Amino acid sequence: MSDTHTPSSELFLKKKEDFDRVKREGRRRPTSLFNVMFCLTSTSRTRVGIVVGKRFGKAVARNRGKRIFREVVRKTHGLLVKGQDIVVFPKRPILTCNHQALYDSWVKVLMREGLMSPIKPLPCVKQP
RNA sequence: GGAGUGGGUUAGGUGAUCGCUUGUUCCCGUUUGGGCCUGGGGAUGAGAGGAAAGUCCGGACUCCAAAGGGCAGGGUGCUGGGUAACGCCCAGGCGGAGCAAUCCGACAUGAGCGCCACAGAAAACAUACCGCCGAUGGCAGAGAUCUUUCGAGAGCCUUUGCCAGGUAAGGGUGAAAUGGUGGGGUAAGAGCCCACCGCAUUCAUGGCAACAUGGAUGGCAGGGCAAGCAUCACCCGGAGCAAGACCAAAUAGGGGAACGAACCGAACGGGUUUCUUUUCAACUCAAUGAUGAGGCCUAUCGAGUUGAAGAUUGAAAUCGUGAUGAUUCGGGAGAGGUCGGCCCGACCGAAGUUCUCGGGUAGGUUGCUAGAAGCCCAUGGUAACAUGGGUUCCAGAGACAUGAUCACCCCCAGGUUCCUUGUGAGCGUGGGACAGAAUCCGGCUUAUCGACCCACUCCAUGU
RNA sequence: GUCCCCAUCGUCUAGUCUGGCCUAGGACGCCGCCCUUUCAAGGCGGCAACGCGGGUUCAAAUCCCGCUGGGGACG
Repeated sequence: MSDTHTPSSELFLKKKEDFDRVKREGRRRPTSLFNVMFCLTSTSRTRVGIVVGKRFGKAVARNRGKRIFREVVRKTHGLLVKGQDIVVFPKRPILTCNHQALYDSWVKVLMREGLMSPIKPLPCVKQP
């Protein structure tokens, strides 16, 4: 897929105002592993922000939570509908649950909200 | 072999796939005119810690005017050394714990002030509750003695009670009570005297010193608390990379300059029509069109038709004449506001336009990692460490980079099967700590599954 | 990241500087009893706390050190 060569610097939300806007105007969907909020944007791109607060744990745990989610977002970014800003709030159990379960849960929530094109198994996991 | 003490090293490994940050280097470039930002792909190299943590100390670095002296305030506190510096480290002394290796210790101060609840006689400068004594002195009683005028008297004797008084041994209180043990001594006692121990002063010897050892003298000098105030010695100016330096939009505001009002003088000069030309809008050709991975700015495309608005620093023709004008140049003064009933007077002194200056926000760049650096060797030193030589280059972010999945091996638990029943093999399960650089170093403290190495101590056994 | 501050019953607080009558006081709340026909108000009584671990001291909520948990300032 040659059209997925989005620079990674524009794949994630960076500015504080963007986060605040999503938190203020977005809609919220909780699951047992994470909460997600999203809203429309003026641009044509879709960006994802990950918010891990201090209550999540110490620095190692916070970094790990963000890495796990970045991985998931990278693998699914080509499937996302354009023109959305999405903010994810991971929860504690993410550190112990397995990768496949998280991936399924993520896809399921986004599909139900119509944020993801309905196709495809995992791009990289499990090729025997 | 077991138990233990001190120190050091390490922080699961290998491979595959998909990804992240960054250095070097090579290639790729489009098109509607121009420009900007982020580029894309390949090769190759690097990419968290012993504590990166807590922010408890100490420095480097930067700014604050100089960072020198003093005060205030703070810190440290046996001695000597190491160091850029330290509250750290090394060596030694003293005290304490342990059979020992070894470990622990804010471990300076005969001045002054303050505090020491309750209990106790008394809590810090002296005193005396119970008790003991009552030698000495006084009073009273009894006995004996002597004198006798037989009423009594005397005081040298013995004894009892009370008092003056002596005492700090014993009791009791308390966390703490005016050296301890033994003997002499005494009315009872007491360093009152003696011996040993402790203590103080002083001298000698050893040691750089803390201090140790020995002698002499004194005859108990005097409680605890300075992590209470204080004293003494030494150290510390304050803030911190969000320090600081540079570039610098938009908006508001600030400083400066010019023009600018009335009036005077001079100059210029207006309308209509046609053409030319500029701008805008709509429509047509021509299209939710035009790119290179994305984003942005600007010009638009490029010709025609129609309409509107301008231009005389475009042209021509014609009408017209000194009215008009937000025109230009020169002179010129102060329009306006406040105080004030008004004048005089005093004070302030501009809207607007153009230009410009500096501060500075967003944002960007830098500080930003070659260092009191690591490793090896030699020399000096008991050691901490120092000096010299060689060699290596090893993260640098700003929503914050090391991850995910799989396979095999290693370690640890407990499950099950097999047999050759044990330091056995196989199978599948779960787990592999504490923890993530953010200006950089030296320490300390705290967290931590284990593995390995070195030195030493004690016990047991063998030779 | 750098620099600061705080911690006492369920809640808000006093006491901490200057250690001891602290067995930690007060208010609101909770529980029980009295009063009242009943409820409220009122009266009486009770329960309930020094964040944790060391040290100094005869003695620590208080002084010193180290942790833990909250909160704040700086762009």
